[in-house]
Amino acid sequence: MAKQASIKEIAQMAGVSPGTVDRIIHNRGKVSEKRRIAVEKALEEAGYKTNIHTSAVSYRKTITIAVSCPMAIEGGYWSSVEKGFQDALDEFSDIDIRWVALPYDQFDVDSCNSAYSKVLEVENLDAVIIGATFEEPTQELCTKLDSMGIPYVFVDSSIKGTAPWAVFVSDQHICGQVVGRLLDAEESGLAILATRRRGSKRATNSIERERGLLDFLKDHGITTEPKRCQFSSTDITLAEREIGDFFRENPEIRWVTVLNSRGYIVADTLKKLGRSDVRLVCFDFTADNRRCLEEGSIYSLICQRPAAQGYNAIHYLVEHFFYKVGRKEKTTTLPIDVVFKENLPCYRESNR
Amino acid sequence: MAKQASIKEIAQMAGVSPGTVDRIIHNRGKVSEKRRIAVEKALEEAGYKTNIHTSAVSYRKTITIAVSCPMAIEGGYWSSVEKGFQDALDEFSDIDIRWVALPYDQFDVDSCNSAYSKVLEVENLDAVIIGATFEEPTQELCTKLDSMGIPYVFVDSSIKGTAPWAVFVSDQHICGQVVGRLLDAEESGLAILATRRRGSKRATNSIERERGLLDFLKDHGITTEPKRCQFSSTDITLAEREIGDFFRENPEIRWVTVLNSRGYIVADTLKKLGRSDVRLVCFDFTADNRRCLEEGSIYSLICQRPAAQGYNAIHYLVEHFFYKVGRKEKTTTLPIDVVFKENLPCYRESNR
DNA sequence: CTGTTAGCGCATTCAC
DNA sequence: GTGAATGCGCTAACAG
Repeated sequence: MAKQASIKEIAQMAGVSPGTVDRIIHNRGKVSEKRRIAVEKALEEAGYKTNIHTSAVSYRKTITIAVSCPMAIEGGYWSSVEKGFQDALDEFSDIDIRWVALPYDQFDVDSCNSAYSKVLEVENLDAVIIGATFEEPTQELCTKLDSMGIPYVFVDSSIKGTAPWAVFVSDQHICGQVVGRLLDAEESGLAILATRRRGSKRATNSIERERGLLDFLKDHGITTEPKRCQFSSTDITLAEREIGDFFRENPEIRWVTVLNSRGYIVADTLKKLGRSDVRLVCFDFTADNRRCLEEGSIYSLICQRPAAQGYNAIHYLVEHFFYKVGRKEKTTTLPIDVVFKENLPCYRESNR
Repeated sequence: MAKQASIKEIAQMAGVSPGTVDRIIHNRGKVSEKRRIAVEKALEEAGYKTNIHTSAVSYRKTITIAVSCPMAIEGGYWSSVEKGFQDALDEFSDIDIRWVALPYDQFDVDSCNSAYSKVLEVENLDAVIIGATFEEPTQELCTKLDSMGIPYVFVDSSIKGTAPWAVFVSDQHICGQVVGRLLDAEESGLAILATRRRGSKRATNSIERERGLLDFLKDHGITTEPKRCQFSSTDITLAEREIGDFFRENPEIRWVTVLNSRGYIVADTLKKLGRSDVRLVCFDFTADNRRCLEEGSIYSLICQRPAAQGYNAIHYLVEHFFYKVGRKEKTTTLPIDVVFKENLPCYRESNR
């Protein structure tokens, strides 16, 4: 535990005043080459690291962060992300962060466009956190932020053709492979059920998951194409009819996955149909899915770490502002957890 | 983001000086009843919370923490715990923590006794972190620490008859149930392989895991007692002979678990024997186990979060010292992760 | 360009 | 008992 050197100590080592050291650390004002070299040597030798917290006290700048993510539903995926934001803000409560939330409806591209345009109007904007759903609007937003020199980070998914400062996601291809592992399906009898997305094309995360699953099947000698079915994510009565029809028409189905967080709809339908012989693997640690896991209508949940994504996004930005490091793209791929009925209890509250 | 109130602001609200507020917050010196009430009201209203970091700057006390855990082996369980310690110490590098490491050999009770007696000799000891293996020596140590009024916290396992300030563990009974879930064994053909422990009795964690597994089997209608086999954890040649003999004598065995971190020994032996038809479920994210998972000789690993245990232990103690809250036993039960070959890559480095 | 000074939130020490 | 003064690491504003 070598004690951290202070600016004052660095100044002594380099034979200059603390003010000069500060100027060099933060690249502000002009410093003679001679002193710059002496100070940089001292910083290096001492392994100097800014004390973020005392720095924040003196700095007294308000950091403005805008965040545009899908609206959180109680117990849903995005409310976990928000919990991560909240945890980080609590931990950095000594830093003055202005938090501008601009959520949008993930099923409505207009709502997204409107939220994004509000992002650009935020006064004194320092950074943006984006939970993207729609590709083109996000690309447009990012281009504008690039030209304004405002850093942005992605949570949950990354959008191609953009230049984020950091990205916090899970590997969706691996998610799909894990589905294959957990289903442990035989040659025929596998089905992929998906929600119908209104208008806009399918979410990129689901597409990548499906690729992962298909790759797994190929690697394990299963060549029969999985059966497919779409169901409504909004009209539950309709969904139940669609799902019910599918299982009646395909009585051989024994292994099923839903590649987004709406698996509980299938689980509840299968339960009503009395089909406990179907193994169902679903995604995300949402309240509805947990209930089904508990009841036994879902076999297993594959979970990302939404709270960790949110927490890390803020942590990254705070470090960035105080250490004033330049842009250096950082992608953090978070773990993918497998949750069964048995280990469900120990995941409560701790999904960081 | 309601800005945190400062001591100065609290003082103004209560019509006193900052010094008086400080005296009340830290319960030092005498304060008149009238002012105490006024200040406490103001603290309450403002939701005042000490800024740990600026507090640490002024406080300038060195916190001495002794830690006695089993010696870490590169890539092993306890080296993950140490990584968690290191992460926390880095995060709190602005706080002056004196770190006294007193590791012991987990297979040697004398070494443990000797480490524990050194703990008691540490000058200015403020707190102790204990990774316990042996019951009685730990109870003795804790009794002494109790009488000295020194707080201690447990990581990895808790010892009965002690009064820790906090405990950071996983639920071992759940671990055992998850073994059952993953094995998915049939009526007969299940075996539990265990390492022979020299002298001292079996680790409490394994005992609880076994109970969990047996409960799972009972709940799922499997009544045949699992077969058992012991093998050496130190002499690999001997271990391979013991394991080989067992499988020759019990050719029906198809589902196997090792309830501590030495599963790789069984995996390597089965691989040599060409027995790829045995499903092996093991414990802990160690380098050897990861290799076997990668190779396919282990089906699945059940992992605790050793790094999170270490990190949280220090985090707890630091908060305790700066918020100066009284003893209020806190048990944190960390998640239990299930790792397959597929999701192994995304667990690297991030096991907090 | 560079050193000095003041002030942030906090804990401590010293008059009164 | 209590307020004022000092110092911690840091940043910013000011004076040469």
